[in-house]
Amino acid sequence: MADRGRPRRFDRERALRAAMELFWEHGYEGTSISDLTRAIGINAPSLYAAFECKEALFREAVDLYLTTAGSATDRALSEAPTAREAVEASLRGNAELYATADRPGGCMVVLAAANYSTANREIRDYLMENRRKTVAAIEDRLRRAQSEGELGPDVDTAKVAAFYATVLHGMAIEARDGVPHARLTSTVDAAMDAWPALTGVPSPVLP
Amino acid sequence: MADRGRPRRFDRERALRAAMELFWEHGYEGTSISDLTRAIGINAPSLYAAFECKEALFREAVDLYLTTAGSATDRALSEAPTAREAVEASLRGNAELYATADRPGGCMVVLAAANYSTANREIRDYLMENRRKTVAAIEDRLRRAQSEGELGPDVDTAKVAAFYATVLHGMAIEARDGVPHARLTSTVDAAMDAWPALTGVPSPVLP
DNA sequence: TACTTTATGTAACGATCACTACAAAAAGGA
DNA sequence: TCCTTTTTGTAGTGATCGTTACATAAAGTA
Repeated sequence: MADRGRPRRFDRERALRAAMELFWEHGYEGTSISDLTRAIGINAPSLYAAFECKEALFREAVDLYLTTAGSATDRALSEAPTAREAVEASLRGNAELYATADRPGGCMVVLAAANYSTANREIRDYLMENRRKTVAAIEDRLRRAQSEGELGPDVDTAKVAAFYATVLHGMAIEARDGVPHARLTSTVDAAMDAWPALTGVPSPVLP
Repeated sequence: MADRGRPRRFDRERALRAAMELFWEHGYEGTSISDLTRAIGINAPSLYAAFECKEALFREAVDLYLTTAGSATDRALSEAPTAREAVEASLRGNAELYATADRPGGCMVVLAAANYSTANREIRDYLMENRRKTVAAIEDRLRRAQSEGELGPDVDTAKVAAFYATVLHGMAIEARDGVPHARLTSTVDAAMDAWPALTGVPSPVLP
């Protein structure tokens, strides 16, 4: 029962990418169905047949964001050999993502539902849950560093994770305001300057 | 020609405060005229007679925010005796504001127009301009500290200002996500830990 | 009291919102 | 060829958006 019936005339993946970029730039409520159908080049019934409803399309677009553009954070946290490098790579990766010219500035998860009418609270909560996951992922990486001996047992991992998550989320606002990539990078430098005081581990000496 | 005609039956200042709180919590597009008239307890024509249109009411509500709740930043920057105390007091004052229970969480200027449909770009730009003014005010305070000898002439004031503004704006997101005041305070502690490395001025020893 | 001025409540305006009923069109299967 | 299945475009649904026309009410002024 796979390929019966009239074939779809548009590329579902391309349509989803277009939806992601519109939601990314204008947010959930700032993007209308007619904005979406115009950008994709289809009519409303085709969109509804492929994606069910606006909210389902938005959630799918967020999931696409998290597995493509927005995947830098999780990748950096899991792959870098030390917690310090993991946090720094995560910040730098997002600075890159937020300020790349061919994309909407800032972070979709931070910006796409900062406004919310009461009717769309669930949309906001979905993104908020993802922001909390980021904080938790940073803290998990710090705890792992404690168990591996990189960080001492007295380091307040929740405090450190909250601080770097705040910088990360703040950078999303700055990028949306047009702050250039070089300035975001210098903010990462500044945030990493706090690392020794936060962890008791001095910065490595540059060669 | 002051008090001719039928007198107004509602308190314009109270109405403006109610509008500020609604816009603060739900944003510009997330707050409808009927939300406003319901909260104030008047009908649409009364609102339009008193405030002209939705956009004018929003701008007036933002101005009220900046001169009341949101005035902590400018006050701290101008009144504190040193740049370090000014920046720290600014962060702590906003942590207080953002996480006070009887108010919407987070910062109106950061959150009220993060989403924007193309029709409301001017609203977003108005708030963005205010965010930039905050960065500029921090940098001005740092430059003053340079001229007064608190900071050396080689301190990168733009970099330091951008960093602390990023923390400030990030804290608005965290507060909206329900992060408690104590956690925001610890993030301020962490941000101030970077001060010596950023300025070359060691932290004062606590008594 | 008559007149002017301003605010009020009712009741709508056209536009847009998310969403869909419906019939024609385009494919595979029998 | 006929039937089933799915997509398509047209044209709408009722609801809500920001905004306003209009008649009436309530005040000061003459």
